Amino acid sequence: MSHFLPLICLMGPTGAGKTAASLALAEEFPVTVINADSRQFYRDFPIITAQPTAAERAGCPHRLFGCLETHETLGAGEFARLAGKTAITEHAKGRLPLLVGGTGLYFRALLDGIASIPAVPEEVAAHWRTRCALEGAGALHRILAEVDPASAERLHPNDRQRICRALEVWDATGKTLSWWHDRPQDPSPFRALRLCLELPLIALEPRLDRRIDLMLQAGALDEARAALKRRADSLAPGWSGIGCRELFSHLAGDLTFAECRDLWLRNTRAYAKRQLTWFRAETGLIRLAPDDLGQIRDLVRRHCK
RNA sequence: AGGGCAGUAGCUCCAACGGCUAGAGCGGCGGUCUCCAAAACCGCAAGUUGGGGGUUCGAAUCCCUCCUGCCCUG
Repeated sequence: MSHFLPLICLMGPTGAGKTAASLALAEEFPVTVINADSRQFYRDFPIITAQPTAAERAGCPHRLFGCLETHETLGAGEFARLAGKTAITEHAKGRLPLLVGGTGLYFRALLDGIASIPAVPEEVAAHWRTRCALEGAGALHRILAEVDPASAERLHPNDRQRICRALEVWDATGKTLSWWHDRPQDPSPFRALRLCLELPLIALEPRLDRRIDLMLQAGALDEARAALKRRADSLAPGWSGIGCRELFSHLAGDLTFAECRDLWLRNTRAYAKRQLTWFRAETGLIRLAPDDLGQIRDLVRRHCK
């Protein structure tokens, strides 16, 4: 048991107070905060993606924030490798790795493992995406049914994103996606404490509303303007973040400011709901109220023994 | 005050001629998820068609009336 590295995971829907809780933990434990939020990787959007501020980072080391360009993406497998490596490095330095974020799939990939499928060349992925746009998801689903029946059955005929994924993996590796999924996985080197901050949507809503104002006060609009100057491509992955895309539309003249703010809030709320659905189904989580810091400290203390 | 236009799901709107169970997008609610995940996808609920009357076998649709909103004229 002792050769497993202790690791603390702090997850929960957007706006639940994960950052605040992580700072509270930093006061008592030698933690290094490691980002586990797909959006907080983007360098151009520190405010809109609610990355910890310089002042907030002063309390302890922070890793993996703001290290991606707007046109780049970070897949779950890549994240798991990166975050795992970072956690091990930090542990070797005598620090307690604390993963904080709201991307459920990232946590799952790191903690439960993910099939180690080699990276698919962009040309291959683009090829299937193009075919999907031209021929439709249904046609590709039928192709998939031929080459990888197990995956085809698992996937809905409209689920173009995953159908393309299955086809590109087969195309690029010569093995089907289900073949990769069936391979045994390396055991996790971590002994993880999974904490989930949860708040009912009704309680979350006013916080999300207020947070948008805070982001605007902090200069969200200028941030979007600057990012736009650097990369005016609405299809770039970084721009797909909530808040980013609404501000993009506003700056492009497609939305008034009021419409933009309104949509931003609605989309944030819908996202928080999806996260709640994800975490609800996840097993092995310890669910906590965000203000229950005493309880959180207690659990971490016990976990580190 | 007179004339014109409109009123259909929470919102924005579609429904030749009067004719299947009044539809869609968004939102709402529930769910899925092994790598674009703040993504993508699935399911469900929801309407006294502004109110009332009339014509008709049958009205969101035609007629009358009232209510409400917008526009034009004064």
